[in-house]
Amino acid sequence: MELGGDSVPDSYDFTSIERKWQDYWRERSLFHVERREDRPKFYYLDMYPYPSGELHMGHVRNYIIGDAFARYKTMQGFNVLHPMGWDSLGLPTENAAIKFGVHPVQWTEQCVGIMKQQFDRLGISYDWSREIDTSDPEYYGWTQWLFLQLYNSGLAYRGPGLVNWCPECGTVLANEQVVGGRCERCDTLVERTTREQWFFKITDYAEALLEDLELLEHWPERVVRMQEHWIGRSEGFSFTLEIEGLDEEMEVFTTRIDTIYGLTFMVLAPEHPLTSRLTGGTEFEEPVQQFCQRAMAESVMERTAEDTEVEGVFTGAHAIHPLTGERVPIWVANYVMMDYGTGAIMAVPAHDQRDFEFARKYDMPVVPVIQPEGAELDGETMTEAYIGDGEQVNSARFSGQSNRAAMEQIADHMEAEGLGHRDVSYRLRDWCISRQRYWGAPIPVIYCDECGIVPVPEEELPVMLPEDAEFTVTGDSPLSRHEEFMQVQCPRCGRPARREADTMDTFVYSAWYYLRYPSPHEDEAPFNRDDVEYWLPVDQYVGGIEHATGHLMYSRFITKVLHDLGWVSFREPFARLFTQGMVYKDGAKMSKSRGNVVTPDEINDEYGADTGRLFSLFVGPADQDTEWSDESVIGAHRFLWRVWRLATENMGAWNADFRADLPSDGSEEQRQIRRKSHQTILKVTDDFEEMRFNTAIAAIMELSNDLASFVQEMDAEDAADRAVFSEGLWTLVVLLSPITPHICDELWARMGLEPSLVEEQWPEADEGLAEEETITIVVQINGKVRDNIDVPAGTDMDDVVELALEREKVAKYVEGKEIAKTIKVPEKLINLVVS
RNA sequence: GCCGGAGUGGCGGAACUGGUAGACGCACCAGACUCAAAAUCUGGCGGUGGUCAACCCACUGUGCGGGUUCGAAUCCCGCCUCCGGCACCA
Repeated sequence: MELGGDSVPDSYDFTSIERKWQDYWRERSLFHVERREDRPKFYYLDMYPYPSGELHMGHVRNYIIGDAFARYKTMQGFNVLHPMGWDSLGLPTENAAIKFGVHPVQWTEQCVGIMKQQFDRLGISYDWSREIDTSDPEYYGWTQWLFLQLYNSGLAYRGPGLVNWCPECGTVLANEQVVGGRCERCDTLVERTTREQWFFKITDYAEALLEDLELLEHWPERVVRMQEHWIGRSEGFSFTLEIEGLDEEMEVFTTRIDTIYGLTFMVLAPEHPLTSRLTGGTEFEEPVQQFCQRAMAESVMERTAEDTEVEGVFTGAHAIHPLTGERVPIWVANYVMMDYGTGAIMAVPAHDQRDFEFARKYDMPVVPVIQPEGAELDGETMTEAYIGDGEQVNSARFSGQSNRAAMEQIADHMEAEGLGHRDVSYRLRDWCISRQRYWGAPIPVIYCDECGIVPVPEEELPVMLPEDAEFTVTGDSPLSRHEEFMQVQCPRCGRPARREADTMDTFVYSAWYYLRYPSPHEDEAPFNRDDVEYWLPVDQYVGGIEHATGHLMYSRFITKVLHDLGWVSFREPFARLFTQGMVYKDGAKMSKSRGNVVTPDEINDEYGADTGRLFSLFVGPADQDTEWSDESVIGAHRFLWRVWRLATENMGAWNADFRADLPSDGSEEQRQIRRKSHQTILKVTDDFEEMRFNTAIAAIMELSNDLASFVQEMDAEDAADRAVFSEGLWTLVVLLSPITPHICDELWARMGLEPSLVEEQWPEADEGLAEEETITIVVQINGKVRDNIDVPAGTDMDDVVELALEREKVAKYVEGKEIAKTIKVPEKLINLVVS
């Protein structure tokens, strides 16, 4: 089917109408906002995209959600900031540029051009005067400034660390960029390696990030839970053990200090530095080294796969139990991870399943120190570890009480003896921000042989990314081969020095972009503080769930840092968060690589932008995934055409001054249609507030259907009928306008109203008129619906019971029986319990 | 394993704090219009049955099994399936 704009008569001329209104809005700068004190502010933010040039209806959905909401808030009288920008600097863009054989600068320019046009054709109400582009030196210079603030506060450091290495992308990745052991961008298995990198000390904020989750009342529960898990706080005890015959100690963390008397061996992670120090020069050196190398060579996937068996090797060394003084063997095993806790554990096989399996495999003693109620554990015969609570046994003077109490006492005792301390461990790792890639902001530091690491002075920012660098992927920083870039004078001593060749990760730029929109052209500071204080926090943030533990965590972190440095007054950047669902087609997520995309341009050409907008919001709840359906698109279009005809074919009955002619009482039909109009305002307002666009649209469709029926019956000469119809049509067009703004503005103009609906006030319902006059009361007998009775609103329920008993249907069931109980729910139902 | 979420007609989905299950839309069926088709308009549409022409009536029905209640898609207990997140986390 083809409905190509003006070429086919079977629709309205959406092509020229949409262009006309887009021009109208742009020419009058209707979406431009400035600070103003006469209206409450509302900062609506969509997560900005990276310019891929592949905008499809899946992406479009969240921009439509945002646009409908922003337009609604504007009509409600808010001063709405609704900006858009480009996450153009970083790996995604660079990879795309390499793939298509162009320079990232060109690629960005090209894609931004295309996407901006697509947004405009969709009629999205962005304030383009605030557009930001992270690859603009203006922007990334301030990102470098941000780096320096962290560096100067001790929150950015360079150091060796166990990092994720993507061999395909030739760079390290943050933990948050590894999904299921694979690179989130190219799906390659990630390797673990130790490399010098730049880190942001997000772990310093672990507690604050966790605690402040409580402030995020309007965030989806699951995102809060995901962050909680990601931070992974656990309370326990840290202590050190001496190593027999060596001037070394090992530190461990445990959540079960109550089980310390059941400690029968120690285990190190294969990456643990002690492994070589313990075995150096001994007969164990070779087997241990072999084991460690083999374990470390395994990818994250292999190492942690469910069916991977616990495996290890003895180091020949022994540690001294801090409480009993016993010698316990030290092993190395694959089931201990270097990046959690201390990379070493105390093994209590009786009360930890992995330790248990390990002990059985290598024939080590299992000593129960907690006895479950009603059972007697025997280390020789038990078949699995007991991890529950019980009575403390075999634990010197701590025996004979509950293990919970013993846990506290043992901790007290060890703290008093200076053997260790209560501690908290987090799963969260420091944020690795350096990348061995070209397309990013150079990390603003200089290496001087004399002075060491020297930060670039703020006044020398931005450190420009040279456009003429070779940026092929080799596994080390492309900038290191650009001599002109690398050679620099040390800002401190003036001697020749070299620049840092690594660039910053994409997520650093997006961790603060929401602070830039309020003053996008500020050149004295990253942002104008008054503007930020006026607009922030973001009142409503919308984006994909995939950013739950990455971007959203980083942004919260950066905001907290800026708060602590005195740059902003708030601790959380996003007051409300909404995660929109994805669009699937043929059972798979829409994506160009799968070849199942529908582009907004196709829809615009065939049905018009309003149809695409309406469909995107009508398919289902906005926070749920949904399946693309060509049929439903046609359905959406049909509805718009019906609205078009309802309005244009009944212009004779339209009266712009309808309010003067509205009947104070009116006929049954008139009252009914007025009630529907006002009910629809209430329903749609309510739904918009909670972003339930699908049900809002259903309500508008009902109003439209009722109006269409009314039109059949009405007298086009009768002033009251005309007024009632006009009120309904007026309501319909206003309520629909945030969703399908072009057709609505066109109808609005044809109805002789002005200016654009963009500047119209959101309607307020007359609650009195919305109230039902007649209420249907359901009559149940023993909980089964047997009849229903229409009564005037406010009828006493006792009277309803009387009425019900007179009904034939009811009598049939009640006859000859006794009414044991009568349930009366006002305005709703009665239930006669008979026996 | 732990943590979130979901399971309702042929399909997408409605159903406020327990109160007529299936709004709205798609698909489908019938009718009107048409030479015909498309489009449009009108009506029907969970299942089974009652002599169903019709109105009508009965039973049954929200993943499964129990329970609470006058009354359960909704609350409780126990399961199953699917989706998402985390995971040898010490």
